[in-house]
Amino acid sequence: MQLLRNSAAPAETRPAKRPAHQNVYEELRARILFGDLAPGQAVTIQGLVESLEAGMTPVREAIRRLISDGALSMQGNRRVIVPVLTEDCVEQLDFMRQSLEPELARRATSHIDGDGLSDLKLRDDALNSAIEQGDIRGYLTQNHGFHAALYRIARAPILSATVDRLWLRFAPSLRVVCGRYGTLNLPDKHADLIRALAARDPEAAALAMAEDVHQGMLQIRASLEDAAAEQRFD
Amino acid sequence: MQLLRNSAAPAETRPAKRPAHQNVYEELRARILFGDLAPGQAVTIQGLVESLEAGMTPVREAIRRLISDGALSMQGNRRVIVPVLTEDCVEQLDFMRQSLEPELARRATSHIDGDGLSDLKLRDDALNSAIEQGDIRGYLTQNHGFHAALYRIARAPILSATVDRLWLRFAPSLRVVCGRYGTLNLPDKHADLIRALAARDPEAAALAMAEDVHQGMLQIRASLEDAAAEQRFD
DNA sequence: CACAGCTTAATTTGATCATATTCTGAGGCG
DNA sequence: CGCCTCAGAATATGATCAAATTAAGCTGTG
Repeated sequence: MQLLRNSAAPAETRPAKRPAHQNVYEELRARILFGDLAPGQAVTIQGLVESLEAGMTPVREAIRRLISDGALSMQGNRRVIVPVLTEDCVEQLDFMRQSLEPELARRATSHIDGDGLSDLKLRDDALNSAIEQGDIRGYLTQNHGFHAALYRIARAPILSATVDRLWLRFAPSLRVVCGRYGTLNLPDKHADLIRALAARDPEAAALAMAEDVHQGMLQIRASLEDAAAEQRFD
Repeated sequence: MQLLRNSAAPAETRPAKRPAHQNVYEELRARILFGDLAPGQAVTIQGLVESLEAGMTPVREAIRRLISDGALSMQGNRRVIVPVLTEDCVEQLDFMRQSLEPELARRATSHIDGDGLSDLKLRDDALNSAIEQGDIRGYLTQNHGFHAALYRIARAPILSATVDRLWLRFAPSLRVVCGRYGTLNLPDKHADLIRALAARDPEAAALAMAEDVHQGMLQIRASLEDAAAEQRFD
């Protein structure tokens, strides 16, 4: 590998290195994960071309990827929307999260170290202050960040990738839940989880994770039922 | 494969209805699932443009989707290959299949009817004759077809989609297994599975599925170890 | 004189864009 | 009321640009 020939090229701009479709994908993914796009909302290619100031090809590729992730869905015609969860969907997502995430917690206990532990503590603190301030976007960001950090520690890339895709499916609905009931009464099993990790107790970690997941999915279900009830007053 | 027509053909065949990227995706997906692409093999855009006689954009989109599926992986540079499984990967895939597929079998018992049952029986017969004839591609096709049919019966689209993606990850290695040891000593728990479905016994179905999955993943693991052992004789 | 290591040229492949084509949905007209 | 036309959005193509791998060339040394 030879480097910096720099005959005429001023080494200057570093960030030009990454492909545009990757940036578009990550930005769009973040928008979905952190509640900027509501369930049912239409997503058009040209709209994204403008709002992201990107070309059409990268946007198309990012959208395909997200459709494959289940984060977007294509209607029979060629319209693309953020999917609306049915009760069936939530039930399946719940089952899968219950099956996979406790295992990630279990595996994380085998690999956790001081750095990882303090990282998680920091994230949990940030999460709690977001909750106290009623900062919905902050809550969503930090909550996902906490889980993502934990998954990284578990060193199970395929498992983590699978679970991450599930988050993309329910995240928009999670945003709706917070908009409905605020962030105040959000349960938090993260403290239990951190304690279990510190004690290197895999089963306690798995249990705490299972409870955390269960609570989250319960809220989404409840919100869905409330929405259905309101629907009847049309 | 039909070709060399389209240039001067009139309105020609009907299938103009489907978008090209969809066709490319399905064709490429089939190639991966049924062993036409070996683990580690490079996949180039331009190569596919030629071999599929498609444009560049549809091919790019299909590749993005398959990367998101985990069926292809992008190297640090921008080359794309069929991923090579490590033992770690197989272990994670095994865990996930064990967690999810028995549940699909369980759910299928609630929805199975006469038509579904006879469809599965037909598929199992086709599978067995492929095994007897040592027809590797037929085995891979029918084996996947059997499972896919079962998942459809389970009526759990998100769960099925997730499991389907796992298949894309281990299918290339499954092809290697068959090339190594032939199809003769492939275990077959499908008969048990069909019996359990006919009896509407969810736990028996889940057990048969768990055993089927276990056997398959065991073979991949063994093949991987053998390959590693051979590696040392370089 | 042959060879190793490094630089440079050439080719291959991926990324992006501008543009043409096709399709969908809606509104006007018979 | 249904058919037809039209605008807008998505799909697909091929050209162009950039990056990276590979091949070739050069120079200095043993």
